[in-house]
Amino acid sequence: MNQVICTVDVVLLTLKDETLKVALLKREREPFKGVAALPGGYIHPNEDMDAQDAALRVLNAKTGIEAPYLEQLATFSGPARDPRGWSVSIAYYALVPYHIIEKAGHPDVKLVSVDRPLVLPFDHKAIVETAVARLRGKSQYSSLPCYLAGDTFTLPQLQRIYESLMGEPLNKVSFRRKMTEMDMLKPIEGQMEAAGAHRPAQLYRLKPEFRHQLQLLARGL
Amino acid sequence: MNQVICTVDVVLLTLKDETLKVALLKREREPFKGVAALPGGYIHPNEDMDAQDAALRVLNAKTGIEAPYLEQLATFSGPARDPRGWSVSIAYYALVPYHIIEKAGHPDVKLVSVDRPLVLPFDHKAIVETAVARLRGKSQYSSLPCYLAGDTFTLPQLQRIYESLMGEPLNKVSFRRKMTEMDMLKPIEGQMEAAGAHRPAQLYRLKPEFRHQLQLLARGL
DNA sequence: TGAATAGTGTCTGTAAGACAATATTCC
DNA sequence: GGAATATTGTCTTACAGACACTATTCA
Repeated sequence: MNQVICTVDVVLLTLKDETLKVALLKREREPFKGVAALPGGYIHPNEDMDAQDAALRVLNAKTGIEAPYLEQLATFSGPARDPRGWSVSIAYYALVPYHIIEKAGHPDVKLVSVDRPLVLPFDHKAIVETAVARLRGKSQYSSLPCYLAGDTFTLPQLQRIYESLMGEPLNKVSFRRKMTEMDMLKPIEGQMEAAGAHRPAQLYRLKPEFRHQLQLLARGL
Repeated sequence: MNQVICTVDVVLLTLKDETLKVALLKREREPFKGVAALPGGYIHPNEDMDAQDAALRVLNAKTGIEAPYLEQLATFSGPARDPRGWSVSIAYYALVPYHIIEKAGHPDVKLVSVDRPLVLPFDHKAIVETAVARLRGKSQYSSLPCYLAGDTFTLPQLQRIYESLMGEPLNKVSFRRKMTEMDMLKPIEGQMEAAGAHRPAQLYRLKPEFRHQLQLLARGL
């Protein structure tokens, strides 16, 4: 009576060489067997406590990545998006520092720049575009980009991450004022040895309470 | 292999007496027959072109309301939210001026203030809270509240709508500056005759291109 | 004319960006 | 010391809120 295919898809995003990339995998099954697509799969009612749980399971199974920042994006549906029939995909996006993907070292994961034209099966192109727009939009007024940085980072590194996402240079003084205002970073005793012959930068870490909780800015950027 | 119940629910919101209200209906069937809940129902793969289409169909069937502002909210899922089994609800929120609900005149629709404690079946309480938070959040930096106003309205009326949603008085000059900056209102020749012994206010209408497209503010409010 | 609300002009304080000075490292 | 980048201080500009003045209606 209600034959709807129910799946989850994950847009795994990372920053490499100042470029935002999405992780694609060659599909192991029909439809579109062998074609690069978003990691996704059926919800397993017997093991998943909810769709987010399913997304985490699918992502871990296909890429080896655990406990990323993961947030629901939107749900895509309709009779034509999947050749198997009327389907629903609850889409999530995950943010991970590049070295985590490298370390997981899954050989089938391909990283592709989101700013090149993508050719993807299903409606995965629209899903990726929605995720990128969401990330870039939220970056303007939240701590979201922090999840693309590693465990520890310097303010100049973090500023370059923000700038890569927004696609424009930011005022250094304003950026630092905002980070101070957000009050979510904790300086670490040691210092960055870093890129050579110049003053090293202070290392910071996200305060624990912001490890999985965004900090928002009242007035943006 | 993939027995997931797939439904849509609609949080229909309106403003009456400066108070945000949600529309509830007595359920006609089990589970929770006779209990007030959000309008919702199964996706009908044979007639619905996507979940939004299903939400519009369900809303119209149960309340008689057509073509409201409707936006996807989030998807709720899990084994326990519906006693029938593992389920997915793709939730939408709709904004309608109160007189539209009044005119539709569906006898079973009850309007309840969202700021009173709600007791609702399923996880409808969480869905309503998510919708209210989304509306209030977006109101701070977008034209979203305009959809709670009628076809034509004055700036003082619109300001009262914004103030009701945000729960705090707004600066009149700033508010008008922002509305001008958004450039989405068109003055109408006639004027408000209005509340009696004082200068009448200019009537405005949303420019057609913003009839279903939000206008965003770079710096909020 | 007085009461009431609409609409506008202007001043002030705050916050964002520009600029530049100082700090610290390695060579 | 010189080069390079981090960090901080300060000035300028833009914008948001406060206040008050004018405008228009009805009684």
